[in-house]
Amino acid sequence: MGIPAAAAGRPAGLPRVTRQGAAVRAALASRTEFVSAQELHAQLRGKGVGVGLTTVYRHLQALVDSKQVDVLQTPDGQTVYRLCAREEHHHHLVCRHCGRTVEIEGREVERWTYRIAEAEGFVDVEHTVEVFGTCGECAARRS
Amino acid sequence: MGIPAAAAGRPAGLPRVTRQGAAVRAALASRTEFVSAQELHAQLRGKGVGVGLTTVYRHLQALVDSKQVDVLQTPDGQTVYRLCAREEHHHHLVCRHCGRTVEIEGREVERWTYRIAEAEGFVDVEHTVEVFGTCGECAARRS
DNA sequence: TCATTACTGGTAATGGTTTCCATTACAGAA
DNA sequence: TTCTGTAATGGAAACCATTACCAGTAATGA
Repeated sequence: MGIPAAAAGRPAGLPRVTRQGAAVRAALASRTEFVSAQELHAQLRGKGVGVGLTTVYRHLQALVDSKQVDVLQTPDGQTVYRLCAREEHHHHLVCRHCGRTVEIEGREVERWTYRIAEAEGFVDVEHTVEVFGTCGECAARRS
Repeated sequence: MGIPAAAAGRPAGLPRVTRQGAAVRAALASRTEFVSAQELHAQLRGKGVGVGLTTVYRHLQALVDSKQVDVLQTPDGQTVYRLCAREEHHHHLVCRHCGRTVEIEGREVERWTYRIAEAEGFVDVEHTVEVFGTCGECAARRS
């Protein structure tokens, strides 16, 4: 073996498989809405799964870094996470009451962003596009 | 006098004019980029204007509530404020390095948002659309 | 099994924002 | 102008989500 595994460490990039990591991922998979790290932690604790809050944050961050999870900030400034179905770039339509989330795509928005940015001489552009509203069910319930 | 002014208080809605309020507004007017409450506070203190941080937050919030100031969260979660030129609904193209800000309007985005939301049965919709990038000057400087 | 070292998680520290509350000072009334 | 009620102020303390520390634990390759 040319490379001393011990010295080189893990094949660089592949994290170890741990009970906690799986738990966090599973908890996230069980929810279709965006949830905060704290909520997820509480959910796990509630089910008797011992996981530290620090660890929950770490795994969520790792999932975000590896593009497996989407993050966004709610209007009130909370950071929430979600395991999205589609891989490609997309946005979200989120119910501000029940958190129900619909993944949406917006070719037009992408084009618009690109065009505007170019016109103003901006490069390396990224955009934040999130839509919040009240879903039909919640609207009916609160009518 | 039918209504006892003392009991009724100010004509309801009109805030008192104070040195601090004017200072915060002036400080904000002196900047064309989005700035945080802390930055504004430091700027005022630096110029020898005695204003408490609490007061800065209060005035900024009041200005936001009265739609005179725009707020947004930077990608790293900081809340920043800006006194915008146009009254109407608009968005921003912000340089992530120097903070230079361009007000942009997006009829297409508005339409898109509305259409999508309606199709999914969402009502009372609001959207967050902010574009971050590197402006031409900063791009040149860092090339 | 063993050694290596990444992972874990309780606690403490951060840092931006808000709350408290005693003090100050606008602004209408007299 | 002076008086008064009360909104505005601001330092300190409280909040709270997130991060840093670091000693103990456990996953993995040999």
